[in-house]
Amino acid sequence: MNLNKKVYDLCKKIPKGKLSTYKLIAKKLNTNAYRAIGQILKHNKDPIKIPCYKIVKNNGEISGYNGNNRKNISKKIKLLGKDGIIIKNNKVLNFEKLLYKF
DNA sequence: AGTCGAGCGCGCA
DNA sequence: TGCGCGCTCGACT
Repeated sequence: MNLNKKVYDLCKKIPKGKLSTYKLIAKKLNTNAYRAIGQILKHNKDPIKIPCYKIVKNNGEISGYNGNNRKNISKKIKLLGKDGIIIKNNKVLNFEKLLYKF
């Protein structure tokens, strides 16, 4: 099973209003390929179905989104907001509480 | 303390 | 075939 598929699967498992981190996912998948996950999400085939915006850095900070530019990040923040996740200064409020631990 | 480099796995040239 | 990346951590200064 390819890593990317696993990542997608986990992403889809994240409940509404929750989020997760690269590292956590990697760990859950028994791999150390944090970077690969970023790469996968960047090139994910279903950005709509796969809530990749729910994946943030390990410290709760927001990173890039599809375009890897600031504008998309804003969009990402908006999307997160729709799910009830508040972003302040590129960081997730109550990150630890919203963190989905699979 | 802050900075730097390495390393995983996959995608693209 | 080789390099870069939505990252993270450990080692060195």
